[in-house]
Amino acid sequence: MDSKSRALTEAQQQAVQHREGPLLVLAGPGSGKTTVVTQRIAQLLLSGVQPWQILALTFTNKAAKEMRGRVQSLIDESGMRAPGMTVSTFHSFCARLLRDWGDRVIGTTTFTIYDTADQKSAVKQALKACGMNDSNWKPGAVLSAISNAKNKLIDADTFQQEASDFYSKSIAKIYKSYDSILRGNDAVDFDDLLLQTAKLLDQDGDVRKQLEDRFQYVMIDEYQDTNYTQFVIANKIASNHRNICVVGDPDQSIYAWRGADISNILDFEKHYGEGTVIPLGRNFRSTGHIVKTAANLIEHNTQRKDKKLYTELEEGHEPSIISLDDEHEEAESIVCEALRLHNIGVPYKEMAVLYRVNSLSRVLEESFRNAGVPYVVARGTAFYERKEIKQALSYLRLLINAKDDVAFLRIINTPTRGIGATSLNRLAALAYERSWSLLESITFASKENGFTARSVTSMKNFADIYRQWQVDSCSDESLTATASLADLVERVIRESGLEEFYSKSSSEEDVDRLQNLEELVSAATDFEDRFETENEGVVATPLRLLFAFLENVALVSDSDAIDPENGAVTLMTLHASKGLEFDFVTIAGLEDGLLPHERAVYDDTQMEEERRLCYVGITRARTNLLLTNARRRTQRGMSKRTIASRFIREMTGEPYIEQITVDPWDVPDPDPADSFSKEITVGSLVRHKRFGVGKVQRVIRRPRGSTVTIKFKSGEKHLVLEYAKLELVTTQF
DNA sequence: AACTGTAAACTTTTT
DNA sequence: GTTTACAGTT
Repeated sequence: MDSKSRALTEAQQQAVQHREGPLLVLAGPGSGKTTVVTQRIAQLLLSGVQPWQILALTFTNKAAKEMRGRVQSLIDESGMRAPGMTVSTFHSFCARLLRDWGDRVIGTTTFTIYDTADQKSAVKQALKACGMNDSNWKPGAVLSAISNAKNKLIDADTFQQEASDFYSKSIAKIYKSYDSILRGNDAVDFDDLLLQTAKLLDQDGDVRKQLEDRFQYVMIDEYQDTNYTQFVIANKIASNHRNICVVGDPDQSIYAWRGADISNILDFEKHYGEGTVIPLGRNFRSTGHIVKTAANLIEHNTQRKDKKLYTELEEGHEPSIISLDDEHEEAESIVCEALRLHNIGVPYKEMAVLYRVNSLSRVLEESFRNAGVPYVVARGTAFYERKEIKQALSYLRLLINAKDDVAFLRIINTPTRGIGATSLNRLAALAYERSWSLLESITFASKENGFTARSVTSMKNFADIYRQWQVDSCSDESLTATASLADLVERVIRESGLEEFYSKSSSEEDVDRLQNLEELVSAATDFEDRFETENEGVVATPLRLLFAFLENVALVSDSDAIDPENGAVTLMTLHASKGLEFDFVTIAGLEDGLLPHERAVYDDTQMEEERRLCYVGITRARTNLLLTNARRRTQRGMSKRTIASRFIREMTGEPYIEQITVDPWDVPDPDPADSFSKEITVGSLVRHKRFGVGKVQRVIRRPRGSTVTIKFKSGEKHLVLEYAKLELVTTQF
């Protein structure tokens, strides 16, 4: 990246040199924020600050990894040794603290982290315990109310005290019950990681002192997306020395819906009276037209501090705005453009297609696949949401936490063991009566307390498998030397019966599932390798590794799946694109109802967040920006007319006019056109290998990568001339 | 208890 | 168009 070699601006320099006291860097998109943060850390290290005194918090693992790498390379040049600084996401930092001190707040350090599906299951149980039904009380809605509370540092008791109306009183009741289920299962949810850490720091002066003393320099990236609980955590650690440096941009705040509190960044000066504020408005990433487009758009937000965004780079190409007939045409046009740019030397890895909702990826993938253009969908979490993976992980989870009833329920009868609803109800009653976990209760199930002989045998078998696994993996010596994490994972998949279960049928689906299970084993191998290189000298028992592995799995994010080295176009949501940059960016689906999303249209605050989301998307582009929409779009099986996004009007500053034939970008070095393009003109009849004979509707001539629109029997197609291998049938004039 | 087929709900974004 | 939930059947 050239940002590394370029001399720093005065403002950047000032931020890098800042040492003591609170610092807020208001960093516009592409203003060299990462450079500033990494150089500042390097600077601190070089001036004698010990690596372990540094705490840098980010939002994704990928951002953490990049930051660590860049700091390392900066100090490599100065011949310094590998630092032991803490660079991690908020959530994994908190998880690690709770692994050390969790027993002081949640009574355990061997907790399991529940994902959304686990949370839903726990809420359903809570509703049942409260005698409420889940059709009146949607688990999803209840969960978001609880999540909101936790993000504001409101625990169940406080929530109950503050509840005045029927609705919040009911939520309070469910919240309490939900939390007690989590505690009973030795489990925490995502928000608990933060909430319980904040509690720990508040209640335990001893722990607070240790952390305060250790982390002399605290840094937080993407500060506009922190919530109140995160603010409290950082604040407590930094309260003594006040060496807190936060970096962010209010215009890029896109997580308010998840509890992010923009007043953290807006009120920074209020929170830290003597704080320094350094704005970085100069953009080093994008060419003039792109910066201008972004600035035009964001100016339509009223709730903002006006901040100048400018660039001294060349004007560059104007963004292209194209309307297509439907989403298939849209996808094909995007692929065409990718092919064209690839032809003139833009590598695929420097291209991205962004969209508002994940469901848009399907059509795009199809077109990319058909055209043979390599692509990756940034969906790191998708793999771990698969049924078979969740099942395998539940087996592993139950191995390290026998109280994890949610995991137990997911696998007790998968593969089917003849343990149905009746037996489970009976078991649950027994567990409740004795305050045991479900796995513990199995041992005490018998004919006398109402179980059938068959279910008693199946359950005993199940318990025996676990006993064996525990003996084999918990007696430390036996496994440290010989078995690896991957061996353990493989063994659990085999002996649980999952492998056999999915190999019985040869349906395509089950073959897939089996492959995914194999992939999980290799994921374990990868993790083990990574763990060893990152934790040199730490003796890792398989059990310890398993903890770390499961934690890692629980905290993966979509953007973690992006490998900058792969030579493929990246497809992802606008949210996942935060913090990234590409030469060529497409934003697809610029339609009212999609971007801005229909659920935000009637609320000014939400509308402004949609606008910021679009702004984030635009500012990911360095040189080329393509904005597309479809006049008709099929959603939920029905094709509907669409309306162009109001954002298009806002960013161009002109009423939106559909462009029919536009040369989106000038190509710098003109080459003589190839022989095909000389003969093929509008009206020509041509033959295509797959689509048959068609009539040329439109030709966009470019020195390389001319595109043609051809009407075939099967419909209109956009093709790149060189790739299509068209055969001329007749030329009409 | 396990399997099969049909109805209904679903999609905003994610650590 | 896809996934989940539940009712009905064996």
